[in-house]
Amino acid sequence: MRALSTGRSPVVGAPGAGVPELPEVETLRRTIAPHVIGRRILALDVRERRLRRPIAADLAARLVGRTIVDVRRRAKYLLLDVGGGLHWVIHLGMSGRLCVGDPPADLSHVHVVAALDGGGRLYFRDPRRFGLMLLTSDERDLGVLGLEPLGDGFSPAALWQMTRRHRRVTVKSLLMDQRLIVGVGNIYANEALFDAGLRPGRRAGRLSRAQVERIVPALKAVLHRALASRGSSLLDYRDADGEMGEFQRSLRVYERAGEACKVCGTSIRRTVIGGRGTFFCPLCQT
DNA sequence: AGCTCACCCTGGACGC
DNA sequence: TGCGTCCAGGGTGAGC
Repeated sequence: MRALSTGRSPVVGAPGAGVPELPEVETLRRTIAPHVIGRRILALDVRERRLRRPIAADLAARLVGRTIVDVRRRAKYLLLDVGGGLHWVIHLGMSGRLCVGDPPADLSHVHVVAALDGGGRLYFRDPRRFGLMLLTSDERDLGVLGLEPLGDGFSPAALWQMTRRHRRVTVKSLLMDQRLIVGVGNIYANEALFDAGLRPGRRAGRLSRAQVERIVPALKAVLHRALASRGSSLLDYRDADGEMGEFQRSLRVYERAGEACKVCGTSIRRTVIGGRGTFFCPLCQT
């Protein structure tokens, strides 16, 4: 992903760095929607089927000729509705990127290219191939998906109920469990718990109601902040790798082990929970 | 029930 | 310079 220079069609896509979580996928949805809605899929070139699950052999045959009528997001999935109740589902995994317009600067690992009427092209690039692409008429194929954290359903009372039903899980694992709450990955779970002043390794069932309840606004706020910075920096970015800059600077704990807490100056600690890097301030978080 | 770990995969960081 | 090794991580599934 790189600066646009040819002055042809606009280049939009996910940031060049970072693992896509809710804000990244939602930003992607907002930015590609105007370029693909109403467009007919003229051709689909599947160059590499071996993603997390192999791309079905008949994907191209089933998609070509259909028109993209809407672009939605559910959890970290992007759903391109192609009529007839069919959803073209794309998950970016951890290195997946989607862009419309000019091809990505680096054409390696471009696994799928869709040609749209009007001359636009949609590129799916995913070096690590942890992504997913399928066509389904049943959203239940995506598995059990929990509450959207920015929705009204994700309330203090709802989170409290989750902690009653899953008392022994760590609060970080609970926030990242897609069956309970969707779209929250490692970065935002760490950041939200910092903002809530709670250690990631705390057992969900041992938190007070007040502690549980302050996670909700903390998580919503960090997601909104990320959404705002991504939204503002994506559409007209010019630097080779400047898109992530703004949000990375605002991270309080993630990937900051050994650095000073921005609130109290204490050295940020790193542990591992569920096999994922976990960061917290030993003073601000209790 | 819920933990840890392995797996899928590659680029980047690091050590020699 | 260049090669080998390690690591990250979303989602899923196995085993404890």
